[in-house]
Amino acid sequence: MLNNVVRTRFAPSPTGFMHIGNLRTALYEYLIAKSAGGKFILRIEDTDQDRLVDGALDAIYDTLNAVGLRHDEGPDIGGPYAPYVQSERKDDYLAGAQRLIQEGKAYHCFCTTERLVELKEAGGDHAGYDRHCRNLSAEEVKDKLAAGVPSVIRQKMPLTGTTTFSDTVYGDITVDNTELEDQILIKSDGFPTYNFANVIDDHKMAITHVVRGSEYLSSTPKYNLLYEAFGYEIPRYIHLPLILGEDGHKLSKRHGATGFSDLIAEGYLPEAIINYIALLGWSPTDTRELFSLAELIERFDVDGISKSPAIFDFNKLKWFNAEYLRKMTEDKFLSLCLPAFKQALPDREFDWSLLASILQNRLTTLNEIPEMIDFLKQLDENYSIEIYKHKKMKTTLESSLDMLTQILPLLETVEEWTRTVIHETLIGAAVAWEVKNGYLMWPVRIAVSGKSVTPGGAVEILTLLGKQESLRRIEIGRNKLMAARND
RNA sequence: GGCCCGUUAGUCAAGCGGUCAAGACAUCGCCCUUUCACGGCGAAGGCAGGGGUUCGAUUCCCCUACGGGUCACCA
Repeated sequence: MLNNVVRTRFAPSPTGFMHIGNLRTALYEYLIAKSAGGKFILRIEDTDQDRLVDGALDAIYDTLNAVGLRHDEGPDIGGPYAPYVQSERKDDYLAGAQRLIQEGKAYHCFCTTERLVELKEAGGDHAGYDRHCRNLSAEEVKDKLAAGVPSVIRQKMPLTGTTTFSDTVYGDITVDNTELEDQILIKSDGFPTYNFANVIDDHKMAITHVVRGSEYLSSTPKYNLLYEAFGYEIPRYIHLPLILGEDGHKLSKRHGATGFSDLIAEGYLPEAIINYIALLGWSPTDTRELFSLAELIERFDVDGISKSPAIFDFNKLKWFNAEYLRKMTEDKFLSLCLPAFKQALPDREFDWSLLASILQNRLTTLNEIPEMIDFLKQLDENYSIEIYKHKKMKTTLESSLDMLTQILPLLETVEEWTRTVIHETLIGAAVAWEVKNGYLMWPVRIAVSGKSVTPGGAVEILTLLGKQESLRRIEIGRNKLMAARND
């Protein structure tokens, strides 16, 4: 009945914060399931009790929620295969391991950590376990167990031959069994290792597609051997190419903000992040790049997954972010900006929607707002008058002083200080004086902003500042220019 | 070091034997324009190298180089 339903799972361990690589894996798992009308399951892999980190679980839920990856089953919402937390399924693993022991496919190993370390040192850096306990006699095992000697359970790997598995992305991969160590199934603390718990759970939870990063490619033969030992059906493997930092190494902290929450803190939008990482390792059949999550579900296809690793490029992310900012409705954009506006300009009321409108296609991230609008709060009177000179506008210190002196009385007569009236006044003046718009606008904008580059033009800035403040700033500019002339 | 995987411009990436080798980001130029940005147009830039196979290789095979991953009582 459920045989044809695609089931994927995102199985993070709560040992840190949500990394971009993990998120991308979760995204693809989600897309693979949803594009086939299947189920996306969340399972928490907390078998390493020493590495649990407070808050890590919340980060997982918060991130999935923020980007809209809704799971169909999971610890918080339950499901037909509950529980979805590995520490609550310990009995399953132990029972499985016992069964393998009984069938002669696994064994107790009493080797101490010290012995293992010595082995490694003696045999060079890359020596594996020597299978010392593989052939202990039944009595010996019984005695040690009875005496309470700590032990782990290891799987007996075949000593000869090869193991082949098939990956949807990478094709058939074969390794010599001699490469495979007798892997630990159950640790001495009674918890299962990752590999073992994974196989048991994926089978019991009827996972059909095992999707994960390609760093697991080399441990996949071990999975197959486990599935075979149990007689379980082998799931479809889909390994994903890694995401690397700009230096070509696996993405990590030293590459800057690569945690989901870091990116959010830097002003990136969840939709932009999702859109970008969807394209890191996958491409559609056409040249389209902008996709909502729903559109990704529609278009996603495992055929488009690539094999080679991708370098995380902040430039491209920035472009996506700017695109999302620009195509947002004005209201949505305003509501996103408002907190930053009010924080940057605390004392006065501005025309917030006008401010938002001049910022909307100039922003890359929300975090750029403060520095872009700080001049509205206060004029830095120490700006250099050199910026009044502009070659293309043909403005000079003299012409600027002239324009400012002439426009001041005109602006004083403006009763209704609105964008339209200000615009008419300025343009009207330029026409009347037979000068190009920029010849007048440039010095006015410089005077009211003190900056050579501003979001918006003279008209917008005057409108935002209000009559009194605008005239005050123009007056200041005029005085600066006059003082310079008299030197 | 062994094993595994990969290699098209600075980056993402299409290509699945015959193409002037798409497209996007970044870069540069021009246009638009009261600065910047947006938008429009354009430029520069690539099949890692060497052998095969083939009438013909970016595409298939081998070798080399480079890059990455993995070799835990971590996931």
